[in-house]
Amino acid sequence: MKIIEKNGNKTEVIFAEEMGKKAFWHTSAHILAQAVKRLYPDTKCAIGPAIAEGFYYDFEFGFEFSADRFMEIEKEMRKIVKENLPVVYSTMPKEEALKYMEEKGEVYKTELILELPENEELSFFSQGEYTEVCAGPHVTSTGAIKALKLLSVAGAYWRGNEKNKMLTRIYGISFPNAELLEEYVNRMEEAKKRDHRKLGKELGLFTLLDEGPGFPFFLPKGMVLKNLLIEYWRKLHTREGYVEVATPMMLNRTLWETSGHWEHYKENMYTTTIDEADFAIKPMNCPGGMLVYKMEPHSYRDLPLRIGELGLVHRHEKSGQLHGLMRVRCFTQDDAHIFMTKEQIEEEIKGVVRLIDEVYTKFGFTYHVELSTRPENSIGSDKDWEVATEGLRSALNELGLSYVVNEGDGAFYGPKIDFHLEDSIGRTWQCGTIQLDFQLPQRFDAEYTGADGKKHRPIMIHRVVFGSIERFIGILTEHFAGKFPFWLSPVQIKILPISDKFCSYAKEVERELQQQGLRCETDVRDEKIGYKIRCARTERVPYIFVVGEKEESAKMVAVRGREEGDLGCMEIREFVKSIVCDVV
RNA sequence: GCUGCUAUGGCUCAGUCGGUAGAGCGUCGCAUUGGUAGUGCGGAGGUCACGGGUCCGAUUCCCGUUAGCAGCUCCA
Repeated sequence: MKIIEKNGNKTEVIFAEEMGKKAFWHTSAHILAQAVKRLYPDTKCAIGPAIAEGFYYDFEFGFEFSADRFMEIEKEMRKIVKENLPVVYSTMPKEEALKYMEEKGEVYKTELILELPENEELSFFSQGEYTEVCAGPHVTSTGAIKALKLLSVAGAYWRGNEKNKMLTRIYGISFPNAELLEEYVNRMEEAKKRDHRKLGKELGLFTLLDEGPGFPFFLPKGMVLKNLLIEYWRKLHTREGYVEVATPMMLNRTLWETSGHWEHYKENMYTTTIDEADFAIKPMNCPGGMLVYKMEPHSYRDLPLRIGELGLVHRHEKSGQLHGLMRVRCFTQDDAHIFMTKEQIEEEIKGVVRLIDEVYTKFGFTYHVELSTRPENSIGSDKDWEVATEGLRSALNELGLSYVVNEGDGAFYGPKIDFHLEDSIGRTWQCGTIQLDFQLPQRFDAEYTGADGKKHRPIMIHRVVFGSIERFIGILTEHFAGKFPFWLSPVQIKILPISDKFCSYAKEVERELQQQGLRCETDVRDEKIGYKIRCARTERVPYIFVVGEKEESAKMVAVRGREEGDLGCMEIREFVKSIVCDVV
């Protein structure tokens, strides 16, 4: 496969290379636009890039577009592929390019061209009658796109800005052969099977009801999972020198005015009136945490002070944002606020980064890190920002973590590090975050007495490891496809008597396992053993014990492991010894 | 919130070109006492999300609301 780059050079690549895929999908996007222009000539084209997997193109249709038209467009796209049009590279001066696109009525292209520097020579790629200003790369001919499929249609704001017009975005995927396309479709179907919303229902972890959109109900098994995570979290934080507090769910307006939330975050807050005074349910734990800090005077000897809180927060997220447990309106943050001196920033950040890494590694997650720096309308001095951002940066560097920098994407009160985890279909979710805050200590007039006997302002960190326990459970469920590690499984062992004659022995086994601190259930239903096994497997329990005549007489159990398969007959004590339960 | 789509028994889904609905699984009852993916027979269970409109008649068509799905924007 040959591709053409922006300078017109032709390079030999294969589809498996990133450059190859980018060119392949980029040309596919152009084919989509070409087909759309052929079928609906009045359509205006905006942009159409290759993405991580596939491509999209944004259009402004003169009519209401829906996915019903996919067949028709795909057909035209295949025609363009069959025509095997050579992709031709050319350049045009800015003025000429502008005129060309204006004549065609392509207002979005015109807008983009206008922003380019004067006297710039613009690169163009053409295929047949279709020409587009574009930086490439592209494959050399439309004939390379042997298999293609349009996936979905959705709205997308022009240039990603909510205030702009909403365009119609069409997503698609394409491959050099039909087998790869089929593989992709199968993979997506497999991924859907591990969707935490589906598994959450099947495994009885949680539910979302119309009565509380975005407010999840945790069911008994989900609650076991949640409590185990909390237990793990507490052990870890005790080890790391954190103390734990709980601040009230609801606090009065004055507090939120002091913190700035009443002014900046009111749309997202649930408020009410008590005895004629305004109150708000907390959307964040920090103001309460500040009050705890201010309870008593602090010495520099007390710092760093690490105060943890598993805080249940409520935020009125926009309806279109809700997504299973990943995005809810009420969630538990595994929050902590660290109060410290400037000199302690780097060491503290490193401690938190290490802690987050330890937790994510324990679950086998791969994650990526983003460092967000000072935004335009920020508060605090240049020096503060410099010290803080450098503290974050050097902590990351020293730990050898790779990260992307989001210039100007920090909070207005300080820079931050975000940790992102992937769900089953590759969407990423922010989980852990470490944020430096100059604003709150100032607003609340927090201070400590230094070695010099003078009052100083502490630096404050907000940090979460799981992020939200709800989101983390969502990610965990998808990551393990419901097959949670032994220590996290709501039911670790399912005991299946062959018939009701052996129910009393099964109960005996159950009692013994419970005494060993294991979580088990017995299936006493009057069903055949094959059926019970099938059910237990659907529940994804790590171990199944079958007990019948043979087992009862030998005081043993027939063990079947979720991963290991048939493990044969063994005594319970022998089984308990064989399992690895790696908590903390 | 925005764009598009969707809403039928506990679950998964058929169906009605407008004449008040069906399957499989699950559930309940009876029989079956079973050894690693589904024993047989019988029963119960739905004002087809909600509110309007059109029509002799709406679950089906139209409008609105609510909730969900994909994406955008925003975020843990």
